[in-house]
Amino acid sequence: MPPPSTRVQLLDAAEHLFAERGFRGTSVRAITDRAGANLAAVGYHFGSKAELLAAVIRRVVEPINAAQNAGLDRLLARTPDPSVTDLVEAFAGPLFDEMPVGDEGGARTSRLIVTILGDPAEEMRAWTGPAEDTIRDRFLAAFGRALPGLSPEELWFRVRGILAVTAVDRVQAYQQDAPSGLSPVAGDAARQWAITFLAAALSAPPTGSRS
Amino acid sequence: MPPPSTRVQLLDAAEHLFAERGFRGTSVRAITDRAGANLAAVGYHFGSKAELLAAVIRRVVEPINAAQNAGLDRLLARTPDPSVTDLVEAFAGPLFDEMPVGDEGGARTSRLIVTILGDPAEEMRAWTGPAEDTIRDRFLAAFGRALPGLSPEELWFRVRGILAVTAVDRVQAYQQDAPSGLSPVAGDAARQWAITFLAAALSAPPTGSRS
DNA sequence: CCTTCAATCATACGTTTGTTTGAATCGAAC
DNA sequence: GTTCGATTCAAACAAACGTATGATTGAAGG
Repeated sequence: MPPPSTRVQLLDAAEHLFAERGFRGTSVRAITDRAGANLAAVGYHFGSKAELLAAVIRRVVEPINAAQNAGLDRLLARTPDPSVTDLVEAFAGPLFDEMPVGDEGGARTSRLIVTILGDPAEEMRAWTGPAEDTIRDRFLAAFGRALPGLSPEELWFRVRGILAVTAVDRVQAYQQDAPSGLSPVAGDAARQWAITFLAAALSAPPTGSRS
Repeated sequence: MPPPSTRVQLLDAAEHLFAERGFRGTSVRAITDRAGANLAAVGYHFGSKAELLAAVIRRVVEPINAAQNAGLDRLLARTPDPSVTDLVEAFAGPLFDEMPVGDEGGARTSRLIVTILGDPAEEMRAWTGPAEDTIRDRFLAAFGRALPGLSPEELWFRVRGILAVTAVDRVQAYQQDAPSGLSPVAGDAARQWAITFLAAALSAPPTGSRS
């Protein structure tokens, strides 16, 4: 059952437009026009605009989830207690690597992710499945072993920081005006900076502890 | 010219609704209904929905900007080269402290900020003035002195990380499902965690350096 | 009492929105 | 050559949208 071309062209068009203008800022007509399809195609293939969004998100998130899981598997096969830096690399790396080709440094996809995470609308959080929870729990457990003495709450705070930094920073890097004289960041440079930044942040001593 | 009550009630209502549903997800009618005002009141007092948004943002951002500037002044009056932790505190602290009362730990206002930062729409970036650039440049310079050896690009990356962590983390803390068994973060605990997290992250050795 | 002016009001306009409908089209199976 | 299921199509739908208009209010000033 090879998916008919119209289906993936709708997904491609929607992914571009949702990233560029947000969910509410993108009309079904704009999507079908860009895809060269009929207006009713969205209803036929996906049921509604919201379900089209869910399909778009799933297509973007699935390879990231898979790479995060595989990376953690690889790490745990080598040693039961990986270092913080290795864990950060396994978690944040796919957020840079698993981006569709043609997406300038992942900026467009990152913007899509931020649009999703930041949008308060209900439709935006309907896509999460058990896969996300599993990955989160696995990494939380591994980080917990690597960072003893950290309360579960503060650990959770720090792990959330990883997503915040990787996603938001890339978006801002491309859309917000940088100080004059700064060239736009190269994709792989940002990747290294993020790992450095986050490994140090995760490794900070627990907040309560005295120097 | 004490502002007539309708004006501030529109600002209050719009601030709530923009944070909860985003700019495009909030209708002018919803704002005027919540404010107990007439539909035409937005056009009369602000000109358009977009200008109302700008007014809302300015009202939220101005005390934050002022506190950041004042904090940096206080720091520089004491020593010409403040520590990284002090700078982080001066920059990130107001993002926690300068939140309107009644806003649960600043979650609503943070969500508004993220909604603004993440929204690709043009209207969302029309409000920035010279004040934001000035603060950014002042802190960049101070961080640059405290962190010699860091390239301007990586420094800029790290400073942007401050905003990403403080804003996004708080939003996620309240809207995303936490792992079971974790109680919601207390406001001032998150503040300390963020400072710890960010001070360590900012202080990381430059990415290029060995061991 | 009359004017003045800022504020509020009900109402309407023209678009654009997401979704639905029923007919048309197409290739493959029989 | 006909039937059939899967697509695509033009068209229409009601609802919601931002904005503009002109009348109405109500207190202040002369």
